[in-house]
Amino acid sequence: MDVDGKSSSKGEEEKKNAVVVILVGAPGSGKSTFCDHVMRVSTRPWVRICQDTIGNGKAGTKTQCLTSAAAALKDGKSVFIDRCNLDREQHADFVKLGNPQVDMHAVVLDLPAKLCISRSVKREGHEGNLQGGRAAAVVNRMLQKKELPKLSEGFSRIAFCQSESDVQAAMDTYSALGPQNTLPSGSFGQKNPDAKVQLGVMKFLKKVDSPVNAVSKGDSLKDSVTTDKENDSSSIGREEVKGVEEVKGGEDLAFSSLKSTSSFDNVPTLAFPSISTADFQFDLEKASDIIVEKVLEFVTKLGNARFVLVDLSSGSKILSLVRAEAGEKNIDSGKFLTFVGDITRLYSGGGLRCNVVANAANWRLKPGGGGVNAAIFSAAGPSLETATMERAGSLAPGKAVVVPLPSTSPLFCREGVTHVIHVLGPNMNPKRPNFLNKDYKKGCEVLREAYSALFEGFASIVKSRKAFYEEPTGKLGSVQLVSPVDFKIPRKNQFSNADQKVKREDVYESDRNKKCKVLHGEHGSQTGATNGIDNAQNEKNNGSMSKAWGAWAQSLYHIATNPEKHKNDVMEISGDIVVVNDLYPKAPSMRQLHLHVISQDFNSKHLKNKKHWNSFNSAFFRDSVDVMEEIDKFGRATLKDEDILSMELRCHRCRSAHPNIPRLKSHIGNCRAPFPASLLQNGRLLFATDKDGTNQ
DNA sequence: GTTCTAGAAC
DNA sequence: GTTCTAGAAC
Repeated sequence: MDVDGKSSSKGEEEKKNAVVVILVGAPGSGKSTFCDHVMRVSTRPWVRICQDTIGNGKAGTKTQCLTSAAAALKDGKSVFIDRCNLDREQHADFVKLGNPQVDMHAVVLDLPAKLCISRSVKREGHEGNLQGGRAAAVVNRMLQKKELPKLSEGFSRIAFCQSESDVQAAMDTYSALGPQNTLPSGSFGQKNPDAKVQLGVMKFLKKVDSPVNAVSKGDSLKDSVTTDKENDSSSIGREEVKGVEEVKGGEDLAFSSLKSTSSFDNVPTLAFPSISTADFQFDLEKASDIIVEKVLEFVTKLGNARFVLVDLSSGSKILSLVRAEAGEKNIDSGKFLTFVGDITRLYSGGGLRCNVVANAANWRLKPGGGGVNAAIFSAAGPSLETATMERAGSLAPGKAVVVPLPSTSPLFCREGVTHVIHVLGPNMNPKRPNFLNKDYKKGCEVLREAYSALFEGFASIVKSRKAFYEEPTGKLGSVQLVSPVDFKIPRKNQFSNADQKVKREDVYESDRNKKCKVLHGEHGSQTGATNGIDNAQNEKNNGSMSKAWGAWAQSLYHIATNPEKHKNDVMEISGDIVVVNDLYPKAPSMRQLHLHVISQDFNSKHLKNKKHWNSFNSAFFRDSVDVMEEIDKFGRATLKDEDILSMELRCHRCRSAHPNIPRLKSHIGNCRAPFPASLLQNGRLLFATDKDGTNQ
């Protein structure tokens, strides 16, 4: 028995305040450190029960632990149960130690797996003899079975620690817990899981594990894309939702439901605010007449293109006027919608993809002021101002200017907006320039002109992209062959206008068609991106392209657009993503954005040369999370020079150098060195169980 | 991207 | 003589 309590002399009186703290966490999560720290500074007598040492310094049984714990409690001591306790069955027997005089607490050290693994791998002299390469396997196996404790199991207090600072705080709490003190009951520190960590990939690997769900209070995993109903309700108010779905031909049809969001992703969509009715104080009824009149005029001209009138406020009068009028005019409700929301967050906030956004601009085309103009310039970042100034220095009332949004703009990356159209409407506000002094004859004329200019600008974008929109794409994004993957990201930022267009289109398309390559033969799987090489595409009408896609580069695209025709390759279709088995170990430079999921065995007869190896085992290969973070932060990801593909061949585990591929392969077949820390960081490796039931 | 193959490396 | 690489061809 492992009795290192500080003192037991004054035991008897403390009986009623004894506490049992079950530490829940994987090896390497810091359970023993936690106990040691608290016991070193606490004034309360503690006993640490450790199954790894309870049998005369060697591993013992759970029964021994229970007996020792009961004895310690009887002796008036508080108890730490330091075994992994990761699943519910494991907690259950210990929870029974609790009684009216003894509080049951759990401290959950729910630290990132990679941290536990790297600590376990590094440590020496671990009591459970768990160290070195074997540790990673054990940690992963345990984490897969992890069930977080709940108050309903009999705990009076549960503290969740998901970072080292959480752990420190919990240690401080218990360290300060004097012999007579008690801690408040309840569950503390439970946070929503950070979904950015390769959740998509985890889903493919069927490895979204219990912590994600168990932790949630039911809404934490809400998709960023809201559901149809949510879109509807945000437009018309919650109580009307049901009615609308049932109404056929009623006045609300003008903005009826946005059925499956994904099916609209291909539809060119213009989101526009009501022009001149806010700060420019234009009469709402006159404005709504003009909006409906102009939409009606253009909606038929523009094929399947869609118009969305957006207003921030759900009680907006202009929206209800327009809705009513559009209903009377029987405008196709699929082509003209009203939408309540932030025009700069239509996709991320409302699940509505709008590739073109209109801005109610000022005549100087400058950021500032308030309302939509300020919001759009702010959301788009400084690149919108630069791009705008390249097109026009100012704008007259009734005019519009189309500005392609640089791919570096957050509005582009996050919302999928490719163009902003600045429009200047008539001004009825005496405090603003070009005041029309109640001249509504002129005012209506200018407003009509403004909407015509706006919709014509939109039409020109639709036309230039017609070939693209009419492609018979499936609703689904992409596909995968076998192995590693790459993101196609423009190599440089300085390109000609023509070039820029090509690249922008490339990125737009990439966004819609995320590809994911999957390799089986699971040992550890790593997700990441290798650099794309090609950055032009086969735009027949664009003579400026620098490089065409070879026929071989199209296969992923074909599968992505018609997954049903490639059932043998497609593993899974999920949302707008298609998962495929990769045919070859190395498939960079395939058309469209795709993500590779690779295993760490690298045991493929197709892996034949230095370029193959270094594509996945050098800085050329980038982790998807890192790339996403970089894009979030800087609007783009940088690429390594391709020179690194001809670097020397080094084992990815032990880093030893090898003269040629056959020798390298024979080495990696035998190398059992632990994975280097760089691979264990940031969740780069996901651990899978193989057929033998072992983890790697 | 892979395959093919000449010639370099061993 | 055989193994392996790297560039051309596809």
